[in-house]
Amino acid sequence: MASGSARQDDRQRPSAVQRIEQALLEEISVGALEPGQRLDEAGLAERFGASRTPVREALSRLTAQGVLVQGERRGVFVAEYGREELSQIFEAMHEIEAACARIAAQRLTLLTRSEIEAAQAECVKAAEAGDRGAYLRANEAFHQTIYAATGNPYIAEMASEFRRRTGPFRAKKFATHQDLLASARSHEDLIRDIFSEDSTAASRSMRSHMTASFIETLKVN
Amino acid sequence: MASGSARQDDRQRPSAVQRIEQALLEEISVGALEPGQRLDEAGLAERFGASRTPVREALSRLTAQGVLVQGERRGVFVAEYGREELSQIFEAMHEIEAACARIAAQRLTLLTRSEIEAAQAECVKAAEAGDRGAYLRANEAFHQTIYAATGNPYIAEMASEFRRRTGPFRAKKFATHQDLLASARSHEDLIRDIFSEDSTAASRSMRSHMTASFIETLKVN
DNA sequence: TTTCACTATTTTGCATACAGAAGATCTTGT
DNA sequence: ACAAGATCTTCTGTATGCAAAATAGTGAAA
Repeated sequence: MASGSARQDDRQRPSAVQRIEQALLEEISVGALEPGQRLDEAGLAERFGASRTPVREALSRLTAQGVLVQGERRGVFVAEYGREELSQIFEAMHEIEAACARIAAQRLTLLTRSEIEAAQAECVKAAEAGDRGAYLRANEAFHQTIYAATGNPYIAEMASEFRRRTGPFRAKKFATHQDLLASARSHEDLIRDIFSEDSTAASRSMRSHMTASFIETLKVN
Repeated sequence: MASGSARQDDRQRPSAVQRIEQALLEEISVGALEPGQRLDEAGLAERFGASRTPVREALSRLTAQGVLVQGERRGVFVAEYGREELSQIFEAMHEIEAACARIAAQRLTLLTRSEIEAAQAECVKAAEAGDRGAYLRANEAFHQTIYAATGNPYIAEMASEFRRRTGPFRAKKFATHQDLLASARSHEDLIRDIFSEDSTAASRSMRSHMTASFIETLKVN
């Protein structure tokens, strides 16, 4: 979690460590790196045109955040979860996301409402276009706007951390055009309940959204 | 969160990185390292009889978990939070702990009941002895048993992460013998509600425990 | 053919070195 | 005395080297 953590918003030229960490995070969350895949220090060093030192540090940070895991023997691997573990992780997400929805509903402002709607519009656009990559990004952004609407960066960061960890597993469930459309549609109910400013309804709605997401995820993992 | 993160339970001889990371974590959570204090790579290297490389890696991991923060300019520091930030962090803890209490109440077993009671007995013992260091550790252990009682290591890890981050701030509020006794007593109500197996009551009770803890923390920070 | 021991290879963890950047300190001119 | 510049010091980020551990590979004996 540590994870995770309230991130530094560096305007500076990124160091090699940051570049590598971000790049790996991106690849993992999009599913380009398969769960269980081994990450080779030397190989990554060559790929990123750096030495092993910054690669090592990036890998170490990612393991500290739970995105990667130290292998039984050698090497670090993209975290791979079985059904039991996935269900526990989703249970944790479930709780956090529900809290996010509840708090967001309580604190909704014109600005955050607009941002959520804008993010959802992007989702719909990507889904209708059938652009899977764009939808994955838009969907991430959508959930991020809800986290942001809580006004609490620590809760938001925690939620993001789980989203990153489950990224590769959730990504698999968006296979067809229909999947994208269905996901986008399911956002609508969620939005309605968050915008209702009935925080209990918002929380319940998010729980149901997450449960559905988990069911779909289990089917493909 | 990272992480923080579901930890590897290493039986192996710990590497220098792990030793340093653990030692710093311990010192921070007990309040031996003050928030805002700068951590000097070279100095730590000397202190731990290692070179800067493993120190750097440990610091980087702790930063990734939010326990340390990258300074505006140079160096890394023990995370220092103002009232606004503290309140946000406590709000996040509040949510997680409440969820933990609720889930723990639902899944209570004879084993976890016993462990919670045993941990509480330790708290009482340390509080009556007026041993602040022992109480801090016992109190940590007490909360950990509740997290463990959820049966969900990911939720437990998340809760632990926040506990670590707020360690130095919460530690300050245990100044007198009375403080220890009061804290130990306040556990009793909490335990009663968790053991009642009424998960709503457990959650509510934890919220009230956390609110009280926050109020005390604010007084001394 | 299997298994055990021994050697070769890879990989990890750490130490050390070094260049560039950020501060700190010391001029020097006004 | 003070501002501006110059220089010096310290610190950070990265590269490289090396020893020890882990694995793979090889061959000999049962």
